[in-house]
Amino acid sequence: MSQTLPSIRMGLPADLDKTALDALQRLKPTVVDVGTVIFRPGDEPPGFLLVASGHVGVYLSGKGGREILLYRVENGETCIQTTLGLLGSQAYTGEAVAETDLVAYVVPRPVFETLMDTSPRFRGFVFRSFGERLNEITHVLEQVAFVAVDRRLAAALLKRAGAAGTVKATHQELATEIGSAREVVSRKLEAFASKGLVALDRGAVTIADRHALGQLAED
Amino acid sequence: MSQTLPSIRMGLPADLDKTALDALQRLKPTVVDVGTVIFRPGDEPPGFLLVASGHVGVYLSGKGGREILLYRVENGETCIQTTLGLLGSQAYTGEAVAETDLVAYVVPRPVFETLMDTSPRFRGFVFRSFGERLNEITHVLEQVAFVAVDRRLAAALLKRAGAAGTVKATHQELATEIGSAREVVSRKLEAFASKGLVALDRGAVTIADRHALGQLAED
DNA sequence: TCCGGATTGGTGACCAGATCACCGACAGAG
DNA sequence: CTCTGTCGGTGATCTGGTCACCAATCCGGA
Repeated sequence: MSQTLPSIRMGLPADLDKTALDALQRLKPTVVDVGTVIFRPGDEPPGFLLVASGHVGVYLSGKGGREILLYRVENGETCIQTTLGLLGSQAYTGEAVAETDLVAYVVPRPVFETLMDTSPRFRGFVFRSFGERLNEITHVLEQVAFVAVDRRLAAALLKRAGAAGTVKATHQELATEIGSAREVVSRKLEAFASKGLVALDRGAVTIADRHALGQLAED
Repeated sequence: MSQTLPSIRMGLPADLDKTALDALQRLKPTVVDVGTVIFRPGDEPPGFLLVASGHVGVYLSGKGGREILLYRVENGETCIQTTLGLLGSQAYTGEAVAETDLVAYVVPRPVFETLMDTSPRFRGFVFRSFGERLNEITHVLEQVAFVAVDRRLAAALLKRAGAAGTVKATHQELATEIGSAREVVSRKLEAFASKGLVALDRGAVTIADRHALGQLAED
């Protein structure tokens, strides 16, 4: 039992109060395999979902199988789509997929409601999460509505690369991430490659000119 | 003073508790002229904004002057962009414009915080608003990313027409509402007109075949 | 080791929509 | 009645999404 505490602590913001920590410590972690669909549009929420390790992708899907990434839920974050349901409003609009193996805590509705009423810190946490998601989705909308595909692609590559020099992703995955189509991503990548910005391999893109990509992504 | 109460009541959900009503009754209404820009991206929030009458449009704007409607704030609703700021997270991403003359209540930060801590009903109201906005923005994203312009246009026309047979709006306004460009809207409207779905006048579109427009908007 | 299906990526043709650069028509102010 | 700003129309062009393929590669099983 004493093992549970630190792992939860790790996953939650440090400033939670005892009320919240006590309640959360009583929950047992759920393990979810990579690839599992956690919820689909229209599902009833099982409870408030807290991700302790791994990450979840939340996607919006339209006709023709096209999908677009809304946001990712990482360690210590919550999927506010579940919160929405718990608050009595609407059904999910997105689809959540475990993109790695996960450890997560499912906070049952009554516990969630009690915490919301009794723990100001927990409330703050939930609110902040809400705000962040709202901003993220607004940002996606802004990108899709106003920003050209090559900029978005360059930005996505740099973001996914991080410190590493290579991004392991198929063209389809990249397309979904920026809300475009595979063919378009293939062609843009080819264009990048011909300008020496990247090198292409099956299932991987290697960043060759970080600076130039950065230039492209901004401005 | 006794006049203030009913007008606030009108604007707020009926299920607020005394704590909240008392606090809100003490605020004096602010009058805002049509066309006023209530906030811009990057502004500091003046407080929690509650619209008692009239409506506010919240827009996202990209380069080249293109804009897209995120959502409208009507009677008794709150502009959650201000809430975001109050919760300490981020600055605005949208721009809010008074689309009619308004009566609004500005809830100062300390009052807002007290209410959040002491009134479960108020909390519920704020949360519900949050959820609704999140859904609205997600819906806009879905439309922009996946739905063809003529469907969106048909839907927008029917929505704005309501019971009336005529929509008073310029092509530019309609374009902004559906996140497209004026020229495109002009051409689509012309196409609608040539099929007998609408009749066009300067600054107005008259619905001629409601049923056919409805068909177009769905499916 | 070889085969066969599944994944991944490449390509051309086409279409919808955004952008640009105009111009004409109309309304309202003076 | 004229001037000016708003509103709408139009063609050319470009980007990006869609469709219909096919080729290359990978992987699991026989």
